[in-house]
Amino acid sequence: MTGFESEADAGDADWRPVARTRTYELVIDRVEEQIVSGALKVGDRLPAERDLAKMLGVSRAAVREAFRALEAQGVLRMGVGTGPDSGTTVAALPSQALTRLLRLHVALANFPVADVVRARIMLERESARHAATRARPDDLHRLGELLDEMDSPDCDRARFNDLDTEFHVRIAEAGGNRLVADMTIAIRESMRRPLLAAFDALGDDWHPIAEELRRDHRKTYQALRDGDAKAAEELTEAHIRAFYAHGWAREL
Amino acid sequence: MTGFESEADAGDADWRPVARTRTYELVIDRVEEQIVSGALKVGDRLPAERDLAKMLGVSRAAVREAFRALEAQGVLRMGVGTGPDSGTTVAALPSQALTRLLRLHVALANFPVADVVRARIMLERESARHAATRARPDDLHRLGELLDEMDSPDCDRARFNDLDTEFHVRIAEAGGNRLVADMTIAIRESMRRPLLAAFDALGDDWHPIAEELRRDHRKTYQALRDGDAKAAEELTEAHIRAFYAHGWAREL
DNA sequence: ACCATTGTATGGTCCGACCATAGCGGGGAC
DNA sequence: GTCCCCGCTATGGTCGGACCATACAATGGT
Repeated sequence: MTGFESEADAGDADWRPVARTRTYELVIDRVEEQIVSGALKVGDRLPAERDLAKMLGVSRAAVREAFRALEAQGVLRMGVGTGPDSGTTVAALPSQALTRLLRLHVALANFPVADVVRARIMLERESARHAATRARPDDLHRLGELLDEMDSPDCDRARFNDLDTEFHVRIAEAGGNRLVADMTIAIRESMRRPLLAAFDALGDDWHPIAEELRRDHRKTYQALRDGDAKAAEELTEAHIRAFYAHGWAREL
Repeated sequence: MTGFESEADAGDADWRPVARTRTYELVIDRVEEQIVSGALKVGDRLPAERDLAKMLGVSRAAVREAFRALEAQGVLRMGVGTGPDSGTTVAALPSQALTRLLRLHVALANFPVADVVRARIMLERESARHAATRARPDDLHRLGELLDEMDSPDCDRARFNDLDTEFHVRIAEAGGNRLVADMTIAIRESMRRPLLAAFDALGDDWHPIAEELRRDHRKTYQALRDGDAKAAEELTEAHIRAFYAHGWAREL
């Protein structure tokens, strides 16, 4: 009985079922008001839960649920105690929340690996192209350090994975587009752990592959130093494609 | 359930895990366990709050805060009553949550408009290229309908804005990459309201600009029909650039 | 001047009660 | 026999209060 409605409104009613007035949502609205109006800036403290509850005329539980929802979205940060890091404050790093959500998004929606790969290529090509012309000396310097550390013999798989992640993230940030960088970070970061599991599953086959990745990184690094945007783009895409072509995709 | 860690056993210095003993997070972990293990699929109902609290040996408030956080991330959906749509269930559309978060993200981080424009161009070029070869007949048919409705004289600015949004979203979905499409939707959707405000601020200047947008849409549509990926890409980028070149960017 | 104790403000957790909503089912009117 | 009304029940939503845990601040003794 799909589409059957007892209260037939016969046509143009467009009878919007009055949005539920869940109290905690009203609290969320008030908080967002303060943020968008500029009254609350990043790092500012909100009133204590008990006080705000009193001010808004609602229960503390309602305030807590609102805070919890905002915290889950990375908007707020809650801490106990009385110091400067205590109380509920406007969070400084929403990127982390984006990462968390995107990770869940990927897990729940079960995106095809091919889609994720294409998205990575698209994002990182964009970043690499811009990084080739906009990368600052300290960006390049840090990239060089990362490459050297990845060459180090006492660099195990976990460390290599972290360095590899930072290498790509650094390039994304050097690209100068904060939004694109955040999306890149979110995706790369969301795959850090599954990637590590894939590393471990490789056994001794890991070494030659790691060597290949290092070569790719070196070439990309050189292209960035030369300001060769076209090469940086192409090398990045080839690098990512090769990365998944080794059959690791099955591990994801 | 005794899966509880007692006080530090003053021996090995492995005492890393501390401060993250928040009960509601443990509840979140349990729920995510059930989801990733497959025991809970999209649409499934979770136990009633009171029951789950009893089962996990925590208070109902802890369960509620966990649910609230997961709901804020778009993982769960909570509804009252006794029917099939009642109770707490695993949500089906995390895209909406992504949109919400990205909107807040943009507001809080105050991304430069240029960054958002570049991100749009990157995403929609990708979608357009693939849509040119993968768009299905019903996709094209719907796009045609949207174009016709945008031509209609009784199409006001709000309606035009909605149709324009759907036009771009449709192309993104026709591209076949769910992840890219979701990111496109999130960004386009997050700018729907500010864009509408910009429309209204234009006054009578709106009509010639709308006409230009319609022409752009027609050309893109034709490129998609022809399967001309290159043209679709270029037209999309030119369209978006022109879109913001009219000085609307200042309104954002 | 230094350090331990106490104080205080904050979030974290729990309990128990009641309200609001929405489907379900029994019982009466026809 | 059929149909509608009304109360039942399960569910999330809200509330108030109590107590715990934490971390800094103020105090006071040495």
